[in-house]
Order: sequence, then C-alpha cells, then structure tokens
Amino acid sequence: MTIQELAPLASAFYDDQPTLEVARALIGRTLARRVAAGLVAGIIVETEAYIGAVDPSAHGYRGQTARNGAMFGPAGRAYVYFTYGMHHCLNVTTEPQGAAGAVLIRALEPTHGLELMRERRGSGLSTRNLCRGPGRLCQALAVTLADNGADLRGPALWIAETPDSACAFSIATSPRIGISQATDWLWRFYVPGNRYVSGRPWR
DNA sequence: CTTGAGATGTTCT
DNA sequence: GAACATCTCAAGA
Repeated sequence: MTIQELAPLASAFYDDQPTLEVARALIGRTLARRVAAGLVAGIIVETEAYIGAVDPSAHGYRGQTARNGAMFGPAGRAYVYFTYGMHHCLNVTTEPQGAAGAVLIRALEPTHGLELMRERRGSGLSTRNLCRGPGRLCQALAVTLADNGADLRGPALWIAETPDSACAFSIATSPRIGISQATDWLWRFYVPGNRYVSGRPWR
C-alpha cells in the first residue's frame, strides 16, 4: 500500500453535491492521518448529516458563533469541536461559503497504523474499539481543535479513495445518535453488519 | 454479550 | 444553571 493510492479526493467531491449526498458518498472512503511516527487511517463506515438552515439539532441552526464558524466556511474542511467536557468530534464541512453544513464522521474500520492508534487509545484495546465512535476515532487519529478549519486535502489530514475497494457493501440509514430534536430524520448512514459501526443496542 | 451511572468543561440560556 | 452530535468502567446474564 503506497501513499499514492491514498491521494486526496478533489474539491469537487465536497463542492458539487448536497450535504446528504456527501454523507452517503463518504461511506467506504478512507480517512487518513499523517503524524511524525507514520500513517494512521481507516475506512469510513458511519456518518451523520447536519444542515444548519433546516436542522434544529445542527450546530449553526441558531446562527454563527466562535465555536461553529467552520461550518459556515467553504466545503471540504475539517470542523472539530469539543463536547461532553472530554471528547473531540470530527466533521467534514459541506454547503457553500455562508451556509452551515457538516458531516460527522462517527466510525472507522482501522486499516493503517493500528499500533499508533493503540499508543493513544490504550495498548490492550481490541481493534474493534479503536475507532468505533466519534470521540474514539479522534483520539486514535490525534485529531484536536488544532485541526479545526484545516483543508481535507492537506498533507496531515485528508480523505481518499479506498484502495482495493472491490468488495461490495450496502449503505443503510437510521435516525441520528445522541440528539434530542429531529430524532426521526434518517440522516445517519452506515454499513449494515459492519463490526466497527458505533451505537448502543437501544438507540 | 447488555445495562446503568459518573465523569468532565465549554457553550448557551 | 442546564444541556451537550460521548466514553469508560463495573456488574449482571
């Protein structure tokens, strides 16, 4: 597996389709991270869409603030926020400049740098739990507020076609996790049956 | 495997 | 003060 095979997706991927289509299209692509010690990456298996203009559960629905500013910027950037006093969450911005949109990356199937992930997450951790959940994958990939606003075609954090993605997979939808408004909208996308998808049974 | 509860700090009302 | 796009641990089945 070479770096060449993990070339970043073009900006048109983010600019030329609406948020819900980006959320669906991100399933099966690879999120990659370059740190000093090497390459860390995984296949995106779960996403959620948030559209500020119409979505009461989206950051940005009640206007722009210092925290959610990246959602209002250009598409194809990182929007990182800190929540629950402990965890970071990574989003891909969508929609044109001035409109708030983002896709939350909720889970990865780890493919590269599993030992580097364990250094950050815990040495005895099962592969299944390295990136299963938005807070967990940020810790595994060392994503922090320092990445907020970064272009997702950059040298340190980017999204690419998945090499050898010949195997077929399907995409299912469901209500989003952990929100209290618009709870019946099917704006969560995931690979059904994949072990690395997050969420508790009753949700 | 499942379930319940506590942690922790920023943001907004 | 309350809410929050969550996680970990411990105990039960």
